[in-house]
Amino acid sequence: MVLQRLFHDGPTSRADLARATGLTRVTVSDLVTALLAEGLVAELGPSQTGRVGKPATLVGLRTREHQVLAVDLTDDLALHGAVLDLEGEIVARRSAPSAGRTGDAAVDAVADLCRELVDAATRPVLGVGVASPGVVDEQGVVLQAPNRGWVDLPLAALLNAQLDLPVHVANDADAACLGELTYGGADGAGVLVLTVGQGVGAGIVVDGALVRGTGHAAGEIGHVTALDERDETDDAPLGRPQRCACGRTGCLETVLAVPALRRRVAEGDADALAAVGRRLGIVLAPVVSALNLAEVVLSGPPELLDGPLRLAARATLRSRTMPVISDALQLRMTALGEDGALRGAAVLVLSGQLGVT
Amino acid sequence: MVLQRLFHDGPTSRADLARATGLTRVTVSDLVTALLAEGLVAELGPSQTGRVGKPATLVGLRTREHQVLAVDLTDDLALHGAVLDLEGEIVARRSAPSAGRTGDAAVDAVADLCRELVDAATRPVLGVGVASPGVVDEQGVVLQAPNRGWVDLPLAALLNAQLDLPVHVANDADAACLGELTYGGADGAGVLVLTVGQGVGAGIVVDGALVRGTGHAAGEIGHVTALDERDETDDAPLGRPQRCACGRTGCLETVLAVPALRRRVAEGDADALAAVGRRLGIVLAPVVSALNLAEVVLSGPPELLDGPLRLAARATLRSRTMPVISDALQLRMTALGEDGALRGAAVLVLSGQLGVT
DNA sequence: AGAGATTGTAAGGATAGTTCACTAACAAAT
DNA sequence: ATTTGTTAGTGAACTATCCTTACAATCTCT
Repeated sequence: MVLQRLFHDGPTSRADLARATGLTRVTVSDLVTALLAEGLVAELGPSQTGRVGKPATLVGLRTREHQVLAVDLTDDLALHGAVLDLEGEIVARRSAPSAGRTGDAAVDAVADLCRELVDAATRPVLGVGVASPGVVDEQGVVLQAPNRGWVDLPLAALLNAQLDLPVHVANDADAACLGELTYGGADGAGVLVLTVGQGVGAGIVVDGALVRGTGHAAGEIGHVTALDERDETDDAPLGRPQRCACGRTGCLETVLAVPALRRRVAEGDADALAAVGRRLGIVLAPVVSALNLAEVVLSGPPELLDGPLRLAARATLRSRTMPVISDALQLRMTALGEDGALRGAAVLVLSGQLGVT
Repeated sequence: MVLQRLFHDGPTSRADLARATGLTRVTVSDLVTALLAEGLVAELGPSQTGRVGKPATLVGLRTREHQVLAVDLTDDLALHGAVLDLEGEIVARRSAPSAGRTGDAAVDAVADLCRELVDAATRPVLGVGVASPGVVDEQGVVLQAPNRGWVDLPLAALLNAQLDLPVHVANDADAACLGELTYGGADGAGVLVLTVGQGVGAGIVVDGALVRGTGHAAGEIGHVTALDERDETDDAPLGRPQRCACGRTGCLETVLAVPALRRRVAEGDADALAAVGRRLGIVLAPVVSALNLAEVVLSGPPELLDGPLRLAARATLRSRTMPVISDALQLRMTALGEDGALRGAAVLVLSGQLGVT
């Protein structure tokens, strides 16, 4: 709790920490003493507020003195990694080609990249966070990741054994959602982060906690039907529903994934982006209503998403939900650009090692 | 934890409790001793399993020796209350007319009904649970309940002051969901209970916890648009989208609420129920996918819901979600009949007073 | 009959919080 | 210059909630 406050509120006095956490000043003093000994926090001198009473000594998290490794496996062609400090600032980047490497070879490629990152780190490393596509459970076991050929692979345990560092693994959309929560200023009461890339995924946080679902497959919203046969006459710009890689027809992914969007833009189809936005709004309206979300955040190429598509989606969401719901809702682009999953992977470590979210 | 195990698994030995909770036998012994002194549990003699070692003495929750009061405010015309034992069995029922009583008068009516229930109880009463329509926060403050004219009314605190008993208040659909979870055998990993009556509401439990949402308005799914203008040609049986009480048009409630369903049945519209089911499936598909739900439970008149409507909804859900999602999903009627909210209100007390869920 | 397993309890200890009482350091009023 | 009231931080003693260790009681199996 103390680290959590220090992380979010910046330097704080022990007395203020006590008020914020509900613990007593005594307990907070003890905890801070322990954290000082660990080197995680430092005293920063007296606060300058000219109030009555003894001036407080500020205590601050040493965010620049510790680092975290993050790896993003979303891209099929390359592994992307970075070293970040606890502020979420990227200190160094490393990449490695990964085309064709699957199974155990892919695990080794990730481990190699991590070793490069360890060398690139300039401060003590708290741990490693990995954002992977596919279905990942709480223990960091990748239950399914078709593009890497992983099934029931204990990725966190394997990397931990190779690197001798704490390793945390999560789904890439879930990581992006955590990143948005911690570094993008999203509202923990209810956020859905929609990642639009080769595929479409979503990470959802409700009441402060990530939604996992029965089979750890929550957020798999890319394969909901978004386009019916009957729509071909109605939403003309979108044409006939397309066959999806999943074998079904008219999935959200067939109109919203980046390749589909690029094709339409290349074909000069001006209204298509707005039409996709309307479809997205129709799909999201029930989710937003059911969960009373505060925010829906879009993550992906802004030239495709942040325009007619987003505006149409927002208008559709407003018109298809009741005011109590839509008034509480914001639909915006991610504040983290392309690094959402990477920053989220770093948050996995902060959360796992320091209890900071 | 000990009460939780005893509640769900029935009589258990101290040693088995220790294994189930992860506590030591010593700690469990101490806790059981305290619970025995409180009268909440009782020793039931030695277990009859002929294994090696000293025979275990079974300890059981005294579920018939304690009672709980539950009040359901869903019905506009009458207040319905009951006394239940901890098994969820209804021991006595009481009702009171409430037509026209709003504001403070409505609160007094509820308190009067509770006093009747106190008199009807034959065992010590642990507390009072209230299921109310409208938006209710965690503290039992009714933020909005249009039909009673309540705004920011601290119902739990008011009743507690009048009755001198612990009082817990929750939204009626949320209560129905908790009831289904505890007494209906629903899967805590992900359930949505859809209550169909004068209006349409939903209670959602994900990863074991009730979803509340930003403005405590989660589950307000009755006013999502389910019928567009363009649908008038497509889903002919439903006709043109109707104006809704909320001021918008084509809300799910305009086709799925009980009055709308009865009208269609009375008009002899054979295909209408299936058409409504299809609309429901379309609305639920994104929610089910996003949350990877294990169950969707329908609560309401079975003669309307448990037939073509449910089957069509199930088929539509299957066809519009990917197999990973739909294979994990079950769509069924409630196991609790009309008493879902009432049993759920009782669960509020068990949860609040004993920590049992 | 003895060995081994299992249940439940007694005694004592570790941990993480609390309350109470104190000193230190300041602002504002006298 | 002094007093008063407020706030910050710490030491000591206490409490709740776990734990470990040790042991008696009672069973099955050989």
